[in-house]
Amino acid sequence: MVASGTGAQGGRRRPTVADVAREAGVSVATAGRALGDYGRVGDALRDQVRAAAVRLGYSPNGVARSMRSGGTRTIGFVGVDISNPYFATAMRGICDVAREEGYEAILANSDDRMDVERAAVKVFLEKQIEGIVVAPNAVIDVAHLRRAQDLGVPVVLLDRHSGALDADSVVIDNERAAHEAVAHLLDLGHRRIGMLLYVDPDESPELVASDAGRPTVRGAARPSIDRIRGYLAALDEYGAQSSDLIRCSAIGDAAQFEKEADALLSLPQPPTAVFAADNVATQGLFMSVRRRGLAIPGDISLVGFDDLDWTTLVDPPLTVVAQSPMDMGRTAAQRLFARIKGDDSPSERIVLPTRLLLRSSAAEPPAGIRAD
Amino acid sequence: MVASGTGAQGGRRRPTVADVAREAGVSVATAGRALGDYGRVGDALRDQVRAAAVRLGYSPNGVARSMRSGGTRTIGFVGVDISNPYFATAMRGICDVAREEGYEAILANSDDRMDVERAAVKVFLEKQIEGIVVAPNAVIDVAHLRRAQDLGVPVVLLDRHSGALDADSVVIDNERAAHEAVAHLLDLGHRRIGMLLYVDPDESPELVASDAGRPTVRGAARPSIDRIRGYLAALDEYGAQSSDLIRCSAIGDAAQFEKEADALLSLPQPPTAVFAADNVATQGLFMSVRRRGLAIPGDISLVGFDDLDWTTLVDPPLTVVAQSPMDMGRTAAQRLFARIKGDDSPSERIVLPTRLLLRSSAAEPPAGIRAD
DNA sequence: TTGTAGGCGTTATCAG
DNA sequence: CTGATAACGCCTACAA
Repeated sequence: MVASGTGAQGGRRRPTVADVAREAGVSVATAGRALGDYGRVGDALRDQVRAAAVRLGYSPNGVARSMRSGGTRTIGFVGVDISNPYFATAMRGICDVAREEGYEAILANSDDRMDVERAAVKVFLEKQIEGIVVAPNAVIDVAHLRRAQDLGVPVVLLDRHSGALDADSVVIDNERAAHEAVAHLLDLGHRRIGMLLYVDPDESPELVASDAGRPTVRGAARPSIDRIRGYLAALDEYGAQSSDLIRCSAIGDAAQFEKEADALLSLPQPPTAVFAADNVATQGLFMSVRRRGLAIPGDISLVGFDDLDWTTLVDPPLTVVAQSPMDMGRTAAQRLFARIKGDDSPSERIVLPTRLLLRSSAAEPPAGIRAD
Repeated sequence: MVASGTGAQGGRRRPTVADVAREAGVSVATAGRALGDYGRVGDALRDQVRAAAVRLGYSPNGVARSMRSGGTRTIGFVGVDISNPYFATAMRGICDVAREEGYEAILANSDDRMDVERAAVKVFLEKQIEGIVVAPNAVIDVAHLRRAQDLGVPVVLLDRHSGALDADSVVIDNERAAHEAVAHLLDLGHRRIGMLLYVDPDESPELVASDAGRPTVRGAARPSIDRIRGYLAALDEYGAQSSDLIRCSAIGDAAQFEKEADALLSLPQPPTAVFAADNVATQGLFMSVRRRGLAIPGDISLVGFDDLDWTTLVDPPLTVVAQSPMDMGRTAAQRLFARIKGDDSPSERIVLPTRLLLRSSAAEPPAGIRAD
């Protein structure tokens, strides 16, 4: 009973089934049966064993159990950054489903770094987790995920789909979402529309190369690229210019986006509207516009991404593309458990809906500007 | 190679040290030494074993390792709700420290429910985690935490301290923080100051009982109670009235707080300033004030809690009490690892600083109102 | 119904 | 330096 307070040392060996058996005066097998509720045990003995267990403060050893059964009842989630509301909410969805299934969830933050992601997956596999939900930060470099699959550990992709991996994925239609947002601005009469977004540094910056007259994007499908595609497609349909109004940042930080937005708005011919293609970019954009004292939507129209609480608290409330990270997390976890239970149907690409929430930050451009 | 895609079934038995040994033509002992980098192995054999391991795709089994070593290199965090930015950020801090130590973190959400918290701790213990960080939702009912300690698993309390448990805790000085916020409003000249906050339903609602003339709060020290104490103490010092302007909600939901704030502001003699004592209450209060079309700080002054991004994005930016959940998470995890490593010094109550960030939502009350 | 024995994969101990 | 063997705690054939 020394220094049991903080509990660091107090680790007197935990009682085992054998201890309980001895205390109850029965064999380990009987004790095991009585405690684990399997096989047949006489009522008298069962009570006797249970009592002994309580007396000793017995608690089953999950590690030993996992050792025998092969299952750890644990899944892993590799997100980019749990302090980002998108991933925090997705994690909540994942945990909720895991709990329903009697599982726990381990978390790792990749910070969009490939090496960290790989290391996390490796540790998860060593820990014998039974499945992985991952928001992969590269869509090509998936050897570590394939390895998990080869080991019999199902993988579900969240937020990003990968053509290089035969795995379930839960995504939104990024191209369509961006298209809808930009088309909305075009419908309002805007023709110079800026775009602000994050692109992860690990995958080479994508070329917005002019092809047969119309600009296109190269690179594997991933959210940032797809959103640019939707933006370009919309501009193209309306015959609007799309040359140099895209600003990408490799640093996913609001302050950085504020600078990028500043650059955009300082152009000789600044855009009359800007589409921010992720929630951090949206925040940076809003900060920049605010600091410059521009009226929204009087001087400039804004469409943001992600329906975070603050977008309705600011003045005016922002028109945004809304997705549901909670549903995405839940859905990903559900797919994962289906696979864990043995579902071997062909892998699915599950596309959850987005909605353009029309609020008050996008309106017609100032009179006289329209003439491009 | 059948259906290896989604990886559900592909679970062909993972290679073990024995398999590697056989492949390399050595004994398990030698293979183990070569792979685990312990003991002495001849250079030639080591390379031979390593090669065999790569050939077979060997990956160590952490469960078996834990079985022998007793350590799982895993800690648990029981938070209230990971989708709340406070806990998300704290989790980030915990994960970062864990990673530095070569540990992983499991997450459980308690939703402020005692039964869920207890169950989470129980599962964590069965999983043989080596330490627990917990934001306990009851300060008295700590039997489950003491049990962890008795089993030799250190516990660190986050956000709340418990007099009933001899454990490290990482908290802020809630009473002082609230006092500072309210004193600020009093200094500005306010005398009717409302308060809005969450109290968890599990612990009986606390009595604001008039004692020897001055109102006091009963109940064990916990954030909500301490914040009320600070509020009352400040009012008392300035001789301000403090009867009926506190509104508690047992539902930690912005919409609910909006209703509570509405009630407060609909009073025949409404407060000229309101202190919201947690981040959700702050949001609800702001929504209510906004919807009623009141000018801030012209018609009413506001002081909120937690320095969330949105509090600087709204107009006007909110004066808030700031704490640092990231630091709290980091600090809690650091204490935990100190304990895991055997530190048995007396348990500490670590109080991290808060700051009242003076922005623009609190100013002098409207002229003529001052006369109370 | 109850007891005995063996194995899951790793690592440590002991002998050679 | 290398190999055989035991042990962690639980579960489950199999035997009594």
